[in-house]
Amino acid sequence: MNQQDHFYQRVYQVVAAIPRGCVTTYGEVAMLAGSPRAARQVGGVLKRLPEGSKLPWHRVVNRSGKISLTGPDLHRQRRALLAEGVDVSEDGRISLSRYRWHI
DNA sequence: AGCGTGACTCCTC
DNA sequence: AGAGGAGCCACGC
Repeated sequence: MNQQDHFYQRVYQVVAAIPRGCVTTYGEVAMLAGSPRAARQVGGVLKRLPEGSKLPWHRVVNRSGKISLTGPDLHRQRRALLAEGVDVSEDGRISLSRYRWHI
């Protein structure tokens, strides 16, 4: 993979590299993907993942340490995180200082 | 070629 | 802390 790849391909790589039990932010993914101000678009990429994707999309939260999804989707992401040991409050809050992934 | 759209972020109160 | 507003930018149409 090189720097000419489409944005979404780079997002795939970055998200795939997030270790189990850790989280990171949309902005961080955007930065590591080489487009530091495209955080919104990261959300767009994850939203359109194919159904059977193995990408750990649930390890991406927003800058304030909260799950950005709502309703049943929020619940789905929360369960996925709880399953790998990340403590998520019922409204989707996560302690970034505790779980944040940095290289 | 625009233009509307967000699973966002930053800045200011 | 947290709400409100403006900026951003890859995508789809």
